[in-house]
Amino acid sequence: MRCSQLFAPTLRETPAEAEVVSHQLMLRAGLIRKAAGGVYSYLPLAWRILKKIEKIVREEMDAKGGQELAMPIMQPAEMWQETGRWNVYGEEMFRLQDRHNRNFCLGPTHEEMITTLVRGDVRSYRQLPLMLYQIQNKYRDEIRPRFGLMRGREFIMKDLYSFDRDEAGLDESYNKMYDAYSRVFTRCGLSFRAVEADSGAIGGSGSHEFMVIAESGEAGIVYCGKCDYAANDEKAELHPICLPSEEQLPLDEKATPGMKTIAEVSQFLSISPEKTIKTLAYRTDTGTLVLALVRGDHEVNEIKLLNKVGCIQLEMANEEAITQALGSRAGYLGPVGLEGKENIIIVADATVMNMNNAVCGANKLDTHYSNVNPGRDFKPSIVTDLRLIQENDPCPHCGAPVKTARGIEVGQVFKLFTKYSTSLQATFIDVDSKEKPMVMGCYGIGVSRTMAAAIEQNYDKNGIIWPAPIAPYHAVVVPVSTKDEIQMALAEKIYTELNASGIETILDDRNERPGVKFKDADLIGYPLKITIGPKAINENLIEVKVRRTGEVLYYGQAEYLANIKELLKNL
RNA sequence: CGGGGCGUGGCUCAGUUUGGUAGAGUACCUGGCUUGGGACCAGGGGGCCGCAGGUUCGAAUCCUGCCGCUCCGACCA
Repeated sequence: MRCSQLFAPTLRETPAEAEVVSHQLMLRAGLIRKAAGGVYSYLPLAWRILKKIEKIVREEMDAKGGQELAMPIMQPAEMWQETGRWNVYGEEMFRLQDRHNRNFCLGPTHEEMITTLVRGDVRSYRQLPLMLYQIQNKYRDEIRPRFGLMRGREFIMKDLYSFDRDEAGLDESYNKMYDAYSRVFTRCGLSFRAVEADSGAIGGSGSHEFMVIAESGEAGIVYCGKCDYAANDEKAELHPICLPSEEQLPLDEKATPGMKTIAEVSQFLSISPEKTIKTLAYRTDTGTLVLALVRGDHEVNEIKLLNKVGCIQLEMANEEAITQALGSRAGYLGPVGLEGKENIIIVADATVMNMNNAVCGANKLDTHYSNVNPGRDFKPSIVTDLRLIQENDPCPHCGAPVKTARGIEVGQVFKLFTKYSTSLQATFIDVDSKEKPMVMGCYGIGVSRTMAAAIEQNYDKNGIIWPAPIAPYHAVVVPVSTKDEIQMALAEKIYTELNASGIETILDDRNERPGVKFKDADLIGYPLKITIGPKAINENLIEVKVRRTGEVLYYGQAEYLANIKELLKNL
């Protein structure tokens, strides 16, 4: 390919709409253009990158026995109604109707479709296990699409589904996929971590997420420096903290005018935040008020709360709801004296139950209680692990202090068990002649998001730095002056030789000043740049600059090919 | 869903307060010159000023509605 022909319109300035680095650089480097909010065209360079990621994914899926197929993007409502997700999925599902007013959706995922497909044609244990996958567009009408390809409404995903006879088989399939995913992201040249995850709305249990480590990551992860524990912070468990017992003092009411936050209250009363109980009010989708209690210096893990309460949605209660239910305002909430109240659930973190003579809101403006003793002064409906893990909290496996990091979720593996096979009657006849539901797993990789994540992890002030395995081209050949026939002849020769030896190379034959071509090369992020200028001509040396390190190397014309091949192995 | 900001040539933005012939930089085209990190000179094309109504002799500018983009928020008490 020649740059003079290439459709890669680079921008000198960053478009105002782009917030995160990957989005900015993809627009500037001429990789993507927006069609609508969260919907993008992939330009030729981006398409090459995506194809490379897909190729790696295919090879690894196939190596584990996966078989590629293609299912419809447009899916009839009926199968979603059978699993109940037509209603559960909510606003996030793109829905449409045909001319007969029949309902369809654009697939946000394909459990229903694949399970319906398989149940029709798999009858015997002899046909199992089965691993089927596809790579195609998915559609989710995100509340707030943002960050370019990181959170789009249309995105490319690889989704594989496994069907097994029993849980032992599922474990095996799951482990194969876990292994395949590790290989995929390693081959893409990414720094990543597999972490234990909550299984979320898809259902099932047993799940890992594959996180590309990056500052801009939306997910918080924790990992242990001592053992191999790593988890999404939504998932990370915590054991209750043991506290010394104290003599229980009588409950006391304290005036705390204007003191709303834990910091204000504890300072005002000259106590440590660890002696306070924080009360957060949430509302479920059914209108129940949930009061979540954690120690003042702790944070609530909303996922844990959601799972415990067992509702579909949970959001912070607004001022009105709080006043109506408790006659109080945020800042002065507490669990005391609420027993027997209709439509209120009190959920306490286990550590709270070990506290003595604590301070909490009195459900009265400008007032707190002191000497509150859980169990004596209030009895929660649920006591559980509710805390959000923080840096230096003890590892749930070995107790060593955990570290925190940010990650971009690029893949997730789930054990679904028989959730979908049961609701969709995907059964088989086992060796014992009994009819059983297939045991399923599902495994996704965000292909377009992986491209974005690769940029978030690999860039500098000049542009993108592609890991060689997913770079659109391995090398760019830049003749300093296109008008210089000797330079051009050499550039053409090098360009041809590189491509002939399997190194994907682009020739920047544009009649531009060298600075322009260098800037574009850096912006687009080819791993290697080969400059053909007076130096190369006069000294007979091939000059190679490594994008990642800035290192400049010179090779004789006889051995440059071998050297470049060697260089690329480590990029 | 709530709130703020923004919509002017492909991109970045000025002009809107105080209504009066639509601008700059960059990008693009032509010619010249130049060629080791986004040069320079000359000439040129390109805009229903987001859309629809309204006020006015006259609207990018004022008013109303809608649409789009973007950020923040959805109360961590």
